[in-house]
Amino acid sequence: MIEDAEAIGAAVGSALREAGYQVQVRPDGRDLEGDLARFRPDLVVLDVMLPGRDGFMLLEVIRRTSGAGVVMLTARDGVADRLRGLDRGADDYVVKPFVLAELVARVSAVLRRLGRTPSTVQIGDLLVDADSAVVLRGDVPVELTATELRLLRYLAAQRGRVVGKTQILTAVWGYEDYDPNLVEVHVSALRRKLEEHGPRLLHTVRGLGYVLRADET
Amino acid sequence: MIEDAEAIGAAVGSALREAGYQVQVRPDGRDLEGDLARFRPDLVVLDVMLPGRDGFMLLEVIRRTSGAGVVMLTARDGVADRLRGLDRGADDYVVKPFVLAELVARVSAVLRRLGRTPSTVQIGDLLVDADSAVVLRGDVPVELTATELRLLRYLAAQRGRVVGKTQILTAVWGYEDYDPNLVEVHVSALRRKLEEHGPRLLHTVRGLGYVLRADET
DNA sequence: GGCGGAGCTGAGCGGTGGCTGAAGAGGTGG
DNA sequence: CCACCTCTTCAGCCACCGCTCAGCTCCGCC
Repeated sequence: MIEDAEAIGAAVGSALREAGYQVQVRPDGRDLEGDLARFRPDLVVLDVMLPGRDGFMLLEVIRRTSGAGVVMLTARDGVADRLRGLDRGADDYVVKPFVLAELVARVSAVLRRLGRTPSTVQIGDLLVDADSAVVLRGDVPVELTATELRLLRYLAAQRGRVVGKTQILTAVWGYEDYDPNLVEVHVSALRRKLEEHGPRLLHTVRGLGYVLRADET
Repeated sequence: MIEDAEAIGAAVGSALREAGYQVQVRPDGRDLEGDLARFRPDLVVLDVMLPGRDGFMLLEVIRRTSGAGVVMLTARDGVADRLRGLDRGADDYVVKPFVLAELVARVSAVLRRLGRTPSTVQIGDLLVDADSAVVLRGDVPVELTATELRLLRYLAAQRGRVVGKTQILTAVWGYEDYDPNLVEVHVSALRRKLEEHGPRLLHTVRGLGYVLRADET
């Protein structure tokens, strides 16, 4: 990620890491070529407004020298920017200010589109397909609402790892400081649907949060 | 696609992506062999005028080392180029300047001709033929308007994948930011005609969009 | 064994996403 | 120039979903 505003860079960086990605943040594109060669990224998140070479110039460099996907960050009303970016081959764009969850979603959408990420995740006998929005428990399709699906996707991306309610709140809802009961309610609903046809997958870790894990004792 | 004019490369790239293809754009054929090995493309769109090796040289390389189809872009309206290209085995050519839709059409025509894409898509008992614009539900022909057909084609190309209304708006109408109700109205009309003689195929995924899918698992 | 905090869940409500009939605008062919 | 057809807009309706709340259970600790 190339972003000069330190707060944004840090926030996005940790959000993406939480989603399971490896992230490098740079404040400018000074050594973009070197970084591309060193890290061979699958995708670059690019701020438009940057000191030195701006986002569009960097976009050209990336397109010339690597097969990486590009997601651009543009200012709110910069329709011109946005078109310009897409025109020149950005794979997607996000308008500032944005919810972290949205950025993460777009990043993984682009990666998926580029074929860098398998679109389906499997946990035990649970199958989650991001493209078709289909969730299967064994062979039984599970009907989920949009929020439940977002929650499940996040937990699936973090599978095996304990995630706190606060963490879930920011990743799935974009809320910074909120009532954890919101998570509890949706976890409850999710469990009812997921565990109707099989053993528990979504475990509570008291005091810490939740884990999605298949227990094959 | 190999095209040194960046604007054209980007425009064609996104047009093809919207048509459902996965696209890589390169400004020259420097590492053509490597790219062929890496991406194993079904088809290469090749500009004739290129820095370094020109289109005809690259055409020979492609023909020697891969089974990919080739569509050539010729700037000159010179019949000579065109014949030369076809002579040496290009599958089709497009003369600059061209309309994006035409290039897309020719690309899919070539792919179809090469057997890389079924010209007809089948979803359950629904048959959509892209060439003849014939739509059959079982054995019953379905009469669609132009817009409905464009919408159905897009959904058929993306079948099994959930597509958002915004996505549909840009892909089918070319609108960037518009009233989703437009999509809803046409989906409604399409459903009335499609599902007159059979079960639901065009499903709503609340909060996410629509999917074209035959329901048996 | 009792107490407190963490977590669970059923019920209810307000908002909104989605559907559709109707009417107007625009275009095309006769 | 008229008639018809398609596309789009609009508004009303419905269902469902997401959130809040309150009371409950469960668990750990003293």
